[in-house]
Amino acid sequence: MAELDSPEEAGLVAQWRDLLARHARTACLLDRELGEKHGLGMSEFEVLERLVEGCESGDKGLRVQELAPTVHLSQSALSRLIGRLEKAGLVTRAMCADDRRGIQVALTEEGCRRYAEARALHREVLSLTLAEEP
Amino acid sequence: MAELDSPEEAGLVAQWRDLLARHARTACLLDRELGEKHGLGMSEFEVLERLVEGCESGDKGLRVQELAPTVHLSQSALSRLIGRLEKAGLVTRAMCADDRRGIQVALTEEGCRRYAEARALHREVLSLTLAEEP
DNA sequence: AGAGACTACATGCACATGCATCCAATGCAA
DNA sequence: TTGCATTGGATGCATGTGCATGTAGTCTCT
Repeated sequence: MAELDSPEEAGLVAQWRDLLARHARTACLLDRELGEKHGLGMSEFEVLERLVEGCESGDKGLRVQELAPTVHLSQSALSRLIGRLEKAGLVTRAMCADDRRGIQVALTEEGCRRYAEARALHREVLSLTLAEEP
Repeated sequence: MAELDSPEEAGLVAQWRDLLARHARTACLLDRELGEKHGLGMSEFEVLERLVEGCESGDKGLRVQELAPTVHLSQSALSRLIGRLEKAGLVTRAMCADDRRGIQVALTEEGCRRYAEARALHREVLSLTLAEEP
């Protein structure tokens, strides 16, 4: 009926299925745990983490377009996500001085704290779910 | 400010980010390509593929609950996905004879054909996106 | 047989996402 | 300068997803 996969293709498919399984396990558990215990989604946490990393060098915050490529979200999804974080008081949005189209996103004290609180759980989930083989 | 990650934690995070990047790249491209050229989403294709694999042994189709664990979707999402496939004429839903709560999902001719048509592209995308390192 | 617990799947609802589009600010050319 | 294309980000809309629940069929215990 259908042609069979070549060995290379079969390897790719196996690799892809493993990736899908790991991703689903991890993302699902992260979302559930972070959501229940810290009121954060996986992507929200990811964005906070980039902001923390960005803050360590210059403290001005990051531009939305600097964030975008690192979080695998569409520009619109990122915009709304930042909106949610802002409403929750975890980040601030400010106009860029040098380019007034741009938006500087910066962590608030509260945002920094929430990230720090959630981080251990995040690492714990990773060590749980990335270790398993299936 | 925030404590640093231990080396093991840093490794996990790096592994997780790599996984996220690969997943996003691959899933996004698969969805776009399969969608544009074959009218299928990534998950739709995945379900068709399981049905093809299931058909090769016994030709009765698979029960929804046999499909569920293999596609990383909630039961409700899978139910609706099957509904879409059915509406598109790619699968049929039939009551199980032995347990009338259960549903047998079986490929139609058309479903088999669409899967066969899409398969090469699927493999091609995998070989493109899973190979890159970043 | 009958009652109640359980299972398999469907569905109402809320929500996050992507695409297309819109608006404002910038840059570039004449 | 004015005019036009481009860019950064926000928003309307359609869609796919998960959770909670509904409904029908099955199982168990008495």
